[in-house]
Amino acid sequence: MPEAALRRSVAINVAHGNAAAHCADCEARHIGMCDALTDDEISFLARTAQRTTVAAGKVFIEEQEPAAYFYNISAGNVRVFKSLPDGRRHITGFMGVGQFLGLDVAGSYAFSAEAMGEVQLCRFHRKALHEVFGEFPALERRLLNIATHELTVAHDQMLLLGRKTAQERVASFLMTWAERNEHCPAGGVPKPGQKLPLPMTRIDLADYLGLTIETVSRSLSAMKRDGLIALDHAHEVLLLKPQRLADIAAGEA
Amino acid sequence: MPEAALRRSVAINVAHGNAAAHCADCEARHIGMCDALTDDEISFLARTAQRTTVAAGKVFIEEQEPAAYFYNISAGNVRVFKSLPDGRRHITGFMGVGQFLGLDVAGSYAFSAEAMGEVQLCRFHRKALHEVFGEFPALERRLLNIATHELTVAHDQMLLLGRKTAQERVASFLMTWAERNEHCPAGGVPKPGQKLPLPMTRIDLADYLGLTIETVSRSLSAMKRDGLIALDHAHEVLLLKPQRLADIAAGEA
DNA sequence: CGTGACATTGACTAGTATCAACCAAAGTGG
DNA sequence: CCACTTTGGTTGATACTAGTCAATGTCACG
Repeated sequence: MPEAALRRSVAINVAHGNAAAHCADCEARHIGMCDALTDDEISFLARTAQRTTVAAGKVFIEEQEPAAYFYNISAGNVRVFKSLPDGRRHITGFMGVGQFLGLDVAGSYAFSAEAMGEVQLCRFHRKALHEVFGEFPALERRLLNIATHELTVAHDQMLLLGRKTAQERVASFLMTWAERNEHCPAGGVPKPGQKLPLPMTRIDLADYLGLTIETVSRSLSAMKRDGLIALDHAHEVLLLKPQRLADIAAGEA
Repeated sequence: MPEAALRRSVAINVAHGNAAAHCADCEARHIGMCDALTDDEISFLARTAQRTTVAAGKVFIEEQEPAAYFYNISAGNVRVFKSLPDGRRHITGFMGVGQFLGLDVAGSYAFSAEAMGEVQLCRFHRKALHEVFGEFPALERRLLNIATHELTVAHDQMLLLGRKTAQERVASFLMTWAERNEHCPAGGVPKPGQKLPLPMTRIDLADYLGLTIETVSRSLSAMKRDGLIALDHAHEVLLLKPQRLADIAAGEA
């Protein structure tokens, strides 16, 4: 959605006034869950919203904690993850501006969330949100759409984790990440030479793809050796043969 | 939910009259998406519903096909899966009575569905369903709850696929399957000696857990050897040490 | 009783994890 | 301003879990 990107770059400066002004001028205004609402509805919603800033590296949602709040990300990126008692971790997703946190909840949070850099959040009391539903069914409709979309993404990821090889996983990630960063012309493949930033660490990638950092590194090196990508800095790839990458990602022989 | 099980066993005989009668007497009436509706609402909804029977082994939803219908299962079990071009398959879930199909959809189905035995379905035109939403917001609310619950389950499964060992995966499956079959006292662990039917084949289990049939078989054999389960018939286990199984499933050292 | 599908078990292999060394970039402090 | 440390990334050697290939066993069904 290049349109959304445009809008984002326009609405850079976040307001400093009351909450209503915050919501109306929010840089996530046209991307996330507020997209479905009119300005009147926004200002109503704003009464229950609070802006918070979270420092880099801070885990601001802990799995098992009572799920009091619903969050919408207004700036920065967030890792969403689950852990096993011995420390094994799995990242279920990287969430960015306009996306929100707190859907998969049943009383307690079913996941933890950590700020990847400094993050700005818009926070709603879940109880208040339910009251808002009564007034603005459009919001509920919107959340259902988002939830079903996330379900689709989750099922794709299960196929990846259950049945794809290391190379296929990394290729799949590069393709979906390119799409997410709006480098793909309408559902297609990025153009050859497309530059793609990778803000996350190799540990993040490994925990997201069900691999180790070494295997992620080796897979990327193999792609580089095969001329599929260029990799000068660890946090930026050039997609030299995106079509080939897409084929690998899809599991083509 | 033992209450639901009770109701199910009472409402055994499915009506043969008009659609409204079908819905009112449906054995899934109190379990699935219709649970949120009054009898009046049900009869309204029924106008758009069709009953269909699907033969064992039939793939009645194909990934990529236009998603015209929304389904609710009134009898039998369904495998939901995704495939890669070379035949690799991943089962995202086993769906039973009262559950429904067609949530993770964006124009086209994002999954395929196959009848495990003979299956009875209640089918709704998606378009009609959206109209019903306008009349009965309760239905939409209900679907949002179901979608978020499925999201939680999907995220648990991602942790399993990405980070758990073969033994842990099989133990996890046994525990969630026991819970699903209402063999667990309110969120706890099944009682020792609990009998658990496994209607699916080893191939299904392997494709669900991201393993091969041999590894599933070996994991079960190892559990049997260790006295955790008894396994006289391939499609029935006795949970001898459910607490130990639960610990393994949770990834305890 | 024979057939075929499914399951188990064993021997061997392969892909990924583990362990370890090395490297590069970014701080940090004298 | 430059050694020193820290953090993150790459690469190599080796180990191990789970996959592959193959033989055998079991059960349902005609």
